[in-house]
Amino acid sequence: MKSYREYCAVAQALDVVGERWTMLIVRELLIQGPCRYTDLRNGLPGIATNLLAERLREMEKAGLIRREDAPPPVATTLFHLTDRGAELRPVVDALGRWGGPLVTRPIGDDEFRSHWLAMPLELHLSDHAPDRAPITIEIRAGDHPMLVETVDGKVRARPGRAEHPDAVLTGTGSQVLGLLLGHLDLAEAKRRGLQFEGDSEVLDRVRPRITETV
Amino acid sequence: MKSYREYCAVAQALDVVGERWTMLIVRELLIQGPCRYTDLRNGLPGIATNLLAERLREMEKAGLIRREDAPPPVATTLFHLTDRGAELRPVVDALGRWGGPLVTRPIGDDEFRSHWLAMPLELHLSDHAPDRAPITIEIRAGDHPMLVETVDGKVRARPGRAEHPDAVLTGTGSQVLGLLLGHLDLAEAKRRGLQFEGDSEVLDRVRPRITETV
DNA sequence: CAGCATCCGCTTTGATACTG
DNA sequence: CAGTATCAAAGCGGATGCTG
Repeated sequence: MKSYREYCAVAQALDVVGERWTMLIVRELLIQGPCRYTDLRNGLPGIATNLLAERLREMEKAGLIRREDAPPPVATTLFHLTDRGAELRPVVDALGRWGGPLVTRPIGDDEFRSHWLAMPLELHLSDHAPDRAPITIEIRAGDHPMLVETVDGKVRARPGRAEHPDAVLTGTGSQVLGLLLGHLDLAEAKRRGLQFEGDSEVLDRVRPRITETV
Repeated sequence: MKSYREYCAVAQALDVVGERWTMLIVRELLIQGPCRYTDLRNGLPGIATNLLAERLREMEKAGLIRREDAPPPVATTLFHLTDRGAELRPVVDALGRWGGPLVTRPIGDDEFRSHWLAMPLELHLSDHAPDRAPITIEIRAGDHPMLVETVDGKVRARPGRAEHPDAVLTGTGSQVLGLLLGHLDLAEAKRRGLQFEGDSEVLDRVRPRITETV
């Protein structure tokens, strides 16, 4: 991208991360950790493969990412965020908070990847009863199951299945988000097609308290 | 800009504010308040006039700004941020923090407008002696003079001159920023060409304490 | 002057095909 | 798996002109 050539921190930040796709590549690496090229392409539906390659080169030169050859048996290149790249988290978080109200509507024909849930869930949920036994919620939406776990007063989300989850949510991304972020109560979410099994009390334990305008 | 078509708050935020110039228009309106078309164009050196007009239309449709006919004697159109638009401040702040380290180098041939100083100064400075009499620093850098004032434990910057400022800084944008953000001590800043008049103790009163990595 | 619209050359993007 | 090559279409920057 052409530089703005302004002596202003905001403009110079945008010179580095303002180009199309760049912040979304950062998002992918923040959520998923080190990724293969193919993982990135799957997490960025619609990106042209030449553009992904080009952005990765630019981001490496800008010091945002580092490319590392994984040792066997993986034996492939992994793209890592550098420390400087990881410092973009506040920017991604701020964008995610601001964009929150835009994803309260149903999902339409937008693309969806289940790992994208990790960001809003970790941003808006927390464990209101950190002294009780930790809980696990399994989410089945999108391309692969996700686990939501309480740890240390916070909520962590990661891909995976649980042996004995306290609850299982099955539905679309917007149904799951609507229920967990508190826009929909359980009855309404079910009416819209969400399946819920398990202990409904876990919801009140993690959902945002003062209905933040999410 | 073409939509990413992803069901993700970050991507949908970028669908609205990710296009070239948009965040910088928000920056201008956050710093300057309601602006005329001409004010915006002056604060965005390098923007093509057709692009500014197009962005303003898009931003109005997206609910970020509102256009209002100022009453006489001004009698011109003023572009305001809506509440929703003003909620982008955390995004701009996060970008400004991340970009901070990029503007520690000298100014080179980048464009500079003195009102851009307001953002880093209000972001990084604060009044460490809020119980003492408020102070005023006048800054002469760039296109017009700025005032830095302590109020309520915080620091406010705005265009203007002071009758009896506690200090006057004259130099380039990078010299002024270097001194006030604490990368340069007074001696070093002077050696680089900054002129300082007044009480040098005001510096320690407002400069960041634990030299944050700005 | 303030607030645009038009035109034109150039760059960036997106879609697809192909390769070590 | 991890890219490169190609090409049409869209977006951008600069210059200029128009209207109240």
